Amino acid sequence: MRDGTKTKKLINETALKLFVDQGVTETTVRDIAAAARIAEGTLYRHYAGKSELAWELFSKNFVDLALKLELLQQGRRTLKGKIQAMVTRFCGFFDEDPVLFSYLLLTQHGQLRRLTPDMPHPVTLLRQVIARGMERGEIPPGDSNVAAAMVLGLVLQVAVFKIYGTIDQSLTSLAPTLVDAAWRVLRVDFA
Amino acid sequence: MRDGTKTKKLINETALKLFVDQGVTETTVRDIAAAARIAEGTLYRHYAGKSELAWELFSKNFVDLALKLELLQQGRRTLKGKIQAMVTRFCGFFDEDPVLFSYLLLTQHGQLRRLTPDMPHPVTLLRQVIARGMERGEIPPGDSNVAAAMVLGLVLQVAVFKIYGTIDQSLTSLAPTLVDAAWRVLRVDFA
DNA sequence: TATAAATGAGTGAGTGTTCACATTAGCCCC
DNA sequence: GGGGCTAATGTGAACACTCACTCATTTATA
Repeated sequence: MRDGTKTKKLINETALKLFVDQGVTETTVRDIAAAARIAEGTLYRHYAGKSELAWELFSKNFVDLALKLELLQQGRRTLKGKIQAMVTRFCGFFDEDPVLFSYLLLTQHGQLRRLTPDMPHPVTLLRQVIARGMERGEIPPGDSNVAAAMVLGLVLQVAVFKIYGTIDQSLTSLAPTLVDAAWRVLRVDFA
Repeated sequence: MRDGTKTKKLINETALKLFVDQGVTETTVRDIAAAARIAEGTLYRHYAGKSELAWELFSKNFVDLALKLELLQQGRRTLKGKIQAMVTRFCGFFDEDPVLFSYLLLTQHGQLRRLTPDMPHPVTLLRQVIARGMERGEIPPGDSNVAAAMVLGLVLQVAVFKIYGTIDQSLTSLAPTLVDAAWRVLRVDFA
């Protein structure tokens, strides 16, 4: 029997790049096939269709990110340590694979509704970590959703600026600044 | 002669709602026409096409927002005052027309590249205001783009959570918290 | 009655998907 | 070790369908 693993990988990489450059809808199956130098039909050996491809590309990596951050968070005891570890690692992931993270960031609104509540979710994780920190009195109590949103936005918008080229430096080099900012935000009293 | 102004307004409102609910690409001209109870051809009397409609809906409101914030900012002398006024007003705008702001937020990535550098831009404005504050020594000097990204993300992600229903409270009620958080972030030393 | 606005069936280009056929590689036996 | 056997993989022309857009005609208003 033949092994199609490499082809699937090729499809993934090619599609990811095109999805980021042109958008999912604007990328045709023909585009992907041409760029990957395979036949259109080949894509359907590996995926039920284009939207399944886009979905798997999103969900697998999104869940994977959540699992990695969860593990990391468990290794720290204080909220400050958890935040520091998660933010720094996020920056590292981003710098290692900017295309992937561009995809996750720019397509999230289109795909998020397909996520089921039982799937590991980076945002849920962040909220829970912050909520625990509030319970333990490490930071002032308040709405953990608002706190999570602020910390998340802080980091993600910098990533978006990086994608757009507005910011030159690597996210990793900005990690200490982001951690510092996040921590200051978390010490705000929520009404 | 007949007056088509009301029809155009109807198209705008209907399309905006559908664009937010289903996404621009997923919304067909038929959808818009059916929802507005007009013929498909009518849309083309007011817009060159669907993408022009989506673009005008975005750009006009985006530029309009920038102009309003610019005016507001000019009315304050200190950076703190400017930030407070702009953030608070943004929250107000959002609460007044959540559908419009959902549209601006969720479609920005698809439309931003069509914005020319000469068009008033809320993000550019924020960056300039912060840069000036740094020059005047109101906050520690640093990369104004990074600072702008953090403040922007802080506010926008809370708005996104509001759109998703993760947060219940009005943005206006959260404005003081957001201003407080933004100000703390701006006092971070940037590497 | 003149002029702009509204209509909606029709059009054609573009797109996701299929499927009959071709190709490849692992496996076994002579 | 080489030649058939088999099943998975790859191919791409053809298909069915969607959708933005057109235009000859009708409707409304000043």
